[in-house]
Amino acid sequence: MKTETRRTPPEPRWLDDVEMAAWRGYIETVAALGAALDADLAPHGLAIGDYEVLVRLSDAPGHQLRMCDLAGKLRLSPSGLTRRLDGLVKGGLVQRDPSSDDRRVMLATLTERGLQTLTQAAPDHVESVRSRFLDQLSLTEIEVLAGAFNKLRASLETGSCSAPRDPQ
Amino acid sequence: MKTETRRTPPEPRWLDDVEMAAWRGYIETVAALGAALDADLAPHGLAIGDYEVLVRLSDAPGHQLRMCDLAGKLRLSPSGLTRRLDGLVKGGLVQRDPSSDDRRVMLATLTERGLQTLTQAAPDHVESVRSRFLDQLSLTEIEVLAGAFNKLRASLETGSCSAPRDPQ
DNA sequence: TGCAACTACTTGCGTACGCAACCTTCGCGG
DNA sequence: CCGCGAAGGTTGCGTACGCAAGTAGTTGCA
Repeated sequence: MKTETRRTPPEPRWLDDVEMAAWRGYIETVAALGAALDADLAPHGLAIGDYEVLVRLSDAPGHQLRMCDLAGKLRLSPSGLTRRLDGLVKGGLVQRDPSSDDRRVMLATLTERGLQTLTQAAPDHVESVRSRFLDQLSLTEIEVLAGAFNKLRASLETGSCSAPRDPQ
Repeated sequence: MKTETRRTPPEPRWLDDVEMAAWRGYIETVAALGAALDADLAPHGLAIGDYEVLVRLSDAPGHQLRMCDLAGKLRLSPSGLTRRLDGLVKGGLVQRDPSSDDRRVMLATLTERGLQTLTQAAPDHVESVRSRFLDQLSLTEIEVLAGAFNKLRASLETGSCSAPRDPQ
């Protein structure tokens, strides 16, 4: 749309130049960055989504999490997580264990092989994040970004399942 | 792709707290923000992707663009764009016109109805972007974000089709 | 104790998208 | 002109995911 302020019923406060730069920049950077990170991780046979699953599990006590909690952390729907795990289980990186506490619950558990894969991939991924993201920015910018994302995230907070708020 | 460092990795430079905050914040904000904007736009019967198509067309001379150029601007694959247009064409918001210059080319053209839909949706969308994004941040933050995204985008530049670099 | 309501997960179905294969058309060297 | 490679677009196929419905198990409440 043109940044034209013509007659429009209510009150469309169009974006000024800086706002537009921030917004368009956001939109386009997100797409490009996601694609680049995915490509960087491909040699390890993992998609970003897979990697995120492994990270969350490796962070968890006993290297395992309830499906529901994991879905919350990953912002995936239950069915989405089920099927993502299908792939990881088939690859032997994760296994499903029924919970003894609550027999409705399935625990996703990182296998030895999964941990090994993650351990191999993590340094490369971190390096990828650095080269694509952090290295391009000054310390000040990184600090401002961290603060800004924190604000944005807080204002978008929803919450699902019975997942306890995820720290960090 | 990346510097090969395997086998007794020479100290992967892990992320410190600020870096991690920026990165995790980015990851989680992107997901939440995208979902929120999509939801805000749903009442107009448009997905964000549809909206983006309409915006690009409305910006173009004659309200039309070659498929290939449009795909470049939207970072969509040719087939992805074909099918997204299918939906918009079926909805009467866009029409396909064969180019008279080059008979390989299809021109996507914004219809009167498409322009009308965009005109109705745009103020709401802008308001959505404001309330979810810009209003949460200070002017300084917005400026820093704009600059940061600009740097990131520049370092990720690829280019596709014969699309001329898209300004702004 | 018994049943209704809720929770955790899975499955069926629909959508969005990328890749590869496939036409058509263009442009170029002979 | 012919042939050939390249470019623009569409279609077939596979993957990822969300929603709604279904199943199994649990909890609350009388």
